[in-house]
Amino acid sequence: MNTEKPADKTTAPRRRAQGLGREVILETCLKLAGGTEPDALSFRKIGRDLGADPTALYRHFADKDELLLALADRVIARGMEGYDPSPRWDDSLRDLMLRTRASFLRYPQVATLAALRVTRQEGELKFIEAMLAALDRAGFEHREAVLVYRACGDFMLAWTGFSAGLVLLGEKSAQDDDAWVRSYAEVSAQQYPLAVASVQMMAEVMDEENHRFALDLLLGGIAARLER
Amino acid sequence: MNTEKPADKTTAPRRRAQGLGREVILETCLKLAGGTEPDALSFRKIGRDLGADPTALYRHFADKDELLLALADRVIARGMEGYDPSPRWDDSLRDLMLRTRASFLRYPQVATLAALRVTRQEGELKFIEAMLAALDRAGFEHREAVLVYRACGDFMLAWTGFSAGLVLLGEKSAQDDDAWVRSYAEVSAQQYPLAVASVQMMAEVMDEENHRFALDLLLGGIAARLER
DNA sequence: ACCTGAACACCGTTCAAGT
DNA sequence: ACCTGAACACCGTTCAAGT
Repeated sequence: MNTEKPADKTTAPRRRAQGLGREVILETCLKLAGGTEPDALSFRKIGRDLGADPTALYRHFADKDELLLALADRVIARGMEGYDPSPRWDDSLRDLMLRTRASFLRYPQVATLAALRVTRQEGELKFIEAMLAALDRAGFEHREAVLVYRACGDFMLAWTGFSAGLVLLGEKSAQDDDAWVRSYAEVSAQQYPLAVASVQMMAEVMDEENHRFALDLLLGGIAARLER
Repeated sequence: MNTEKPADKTTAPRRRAQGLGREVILETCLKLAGGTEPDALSFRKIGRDLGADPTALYRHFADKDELLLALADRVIARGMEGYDPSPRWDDSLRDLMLRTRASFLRYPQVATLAALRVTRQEGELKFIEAMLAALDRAGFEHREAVLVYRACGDFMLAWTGFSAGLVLLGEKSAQDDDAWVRSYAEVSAQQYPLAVASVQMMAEVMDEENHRFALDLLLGGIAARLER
């Protein structure tokens, strides 16, 4: 029955080396980008994990940039899975921004490298469509909705790139905070009374809560503008 | 008269090569970082401009990180020059955030590399002290002022890093926007009606106006929270 | 005390050569 | 048609050697 398929003799142990394809490459990249290693997505490391020469990637992507855009879109698409619009427009906006952010932060390397690019692919389209639909429901006229969308979208992307950078800094980021508190302790409290008195409290604010606080301030500002 | 000073015979043409010092290095770096070249701040390029071996920098800074923090603080300090608190707390906040952003964007290379770090030096202290003073005048209690400061500070730093990245992308960023419009023209308007109808308008929003719009939304949200 | 220069372990990318 | 591997022009950093 399977004598006509002599294929599976040496396929398993031997690494591919041919039949790579975009799909295998993208999934391998996401696996590598799941950690917090700063240079996890170098062509040499991707190649090693694929069991192929690093330059084999150039047969499937024009350059690293194209690979990154494809990865970023996949990350956005993954974040949109299971999205369900809420009756409240502000809950929808918050949900869309936080789920996309969370998906990017699962792949910090992708976030730092591609958060400021336009992917022009399916995931991005879904995100934008859902954001504009929520703003439409809120009652914004077309141009206003577009402006608010851009503000929200770039707010989320900019801060996500920032946060991903902190994740990739890792230990160094925590050391920064410690050093912050220590060094301000030696600073003139007469010259900088408020800063010196607040440094401990400032350093204790974690990035995620800080982001959500800012997001709520932003959404509050949008609501205030809508009422006007 | 000047026979007792035989120094200026060979000083002019000959590059320093000794007597580097942090001051000369920092100023040279800022000069190099004033353009939009992506890798303007490599040790090799800094060394070339100083007329010294690249590794001579290690006699004055522990590593690239320390150099970057010193540069970032100098950029913040420069942004604070001429700052004059306004009677209105929200005008002060806006002014502080925009002038620091503008200073960073004059040195985009420094902004991308150091916007997420804490410098723990003079410029940062001045900025924080002025921000907290404005929030104090607004009437926020201590802890609330600290939370709002963190939100505003990281909002500005995150977005500034984002914008600096766009500047360094340069031509590619403009191409992204063009390609955005073109590629959405081929997308199903039934599946993504809002996105397709809005892409031209979305792409026409420039980063600087977008940032100011978002900043005003944020400040509006802070004002709304204060009234509550 | 400070600068030099070779060396190390990395990058993305190109191109001629293999199969 | 696709993969390989040497090569090119870069990185930050270390360390022995110079002066």
